[in-house]
Amino acid sequence: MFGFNNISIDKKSRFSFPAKYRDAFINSNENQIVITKDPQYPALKVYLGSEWDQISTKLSSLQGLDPIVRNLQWTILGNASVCDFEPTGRMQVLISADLKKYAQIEEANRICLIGMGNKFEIWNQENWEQRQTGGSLATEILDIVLPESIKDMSF
Amino acid sequence: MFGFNNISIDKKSRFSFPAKYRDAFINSNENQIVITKDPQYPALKVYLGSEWDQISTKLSSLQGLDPIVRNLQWTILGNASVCDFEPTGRMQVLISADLKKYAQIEEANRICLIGMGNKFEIWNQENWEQRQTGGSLATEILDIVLPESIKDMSF
DNA sequence: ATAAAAAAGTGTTATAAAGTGCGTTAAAAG
DNA sequence: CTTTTAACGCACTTTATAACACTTTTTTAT
Repeated sequence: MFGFNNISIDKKSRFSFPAKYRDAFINSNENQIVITKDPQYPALKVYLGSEWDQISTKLSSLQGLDPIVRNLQWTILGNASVCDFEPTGRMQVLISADLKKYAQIEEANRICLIGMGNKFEIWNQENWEQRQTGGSLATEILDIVLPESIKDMSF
Repeated sequence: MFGFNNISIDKKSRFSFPAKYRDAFINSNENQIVITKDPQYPALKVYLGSEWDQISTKLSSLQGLDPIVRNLQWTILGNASVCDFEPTGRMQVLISADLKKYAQIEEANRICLIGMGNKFEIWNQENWEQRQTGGSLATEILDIVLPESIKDMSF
């Protein structure tokens, strides 16, 4: 599940996954999708249900007294929105007002959906282009010194 | 699978692999081709399915909180287009509008397909000639300082 | 507290655009 | 001269999206 897609969101804030991913969804037997905030960029992460189970289990078991871990828990777990998902149907998903705001896609009627293998990212088009051409974004959080406990995790 | 080919793209943005590669494709039993962006040059990389599986698995397992890693993931994984591929048929492959733009072959009806052994590259003809004669290109990205985790990878 | 109104969410249909398949012609190779 | 390959054109299929209708939930006013 790879690649760039510029797709529309309708007036009710729904988008549909491109049909080219249908077989992959059906094969992996997924019937849930989880959307949440990206901890570093003004973007959203979209996980398959099974992938989410692993990540959320691991992340919530970590020592929350570490401020960086705590922040990641807040951002990733605390903003997750679980959606029922029909791989055999229209594969439509609703984005909450809150998440739209975070990804700066409040006004937009198009988004960029980026397939990254086992997950997707959702970006506002301008932000994505700026990032791709090397520009940095205002809300970027970069020089994080990662605690050992999450150095081997990939979100 | 080596060598230079100047081939046509049709109105729907498809090209076909030259017939001389047919046996090699059949022997390696490939039924998928993946096209994605070259991270350094305005060109495209074309991988065989099996080769892609290795690269993408490795790359997506790396720590995405590292900005350089994240950038490579975006470029390579986030722009990959997986195409079904029939080595016994016409061996036709579609190039997306987005990838055409990146490789500066939007207007062109011909491209250069360069066989590099286990992968191919796709270039705009002028860019290829300029590169071959030692000229450098405007959009080149050179002085990347690579993190240890990807120093042993070849894309 | 209840009813009415507004908003949010869900589902369906129609139409244009994008993608696919295949036959035909032209060119190149043997 | 025959065979193979490349390029083109057309028809068909699939997909994306906007528009509309309906249901459910939330808000507002009495």
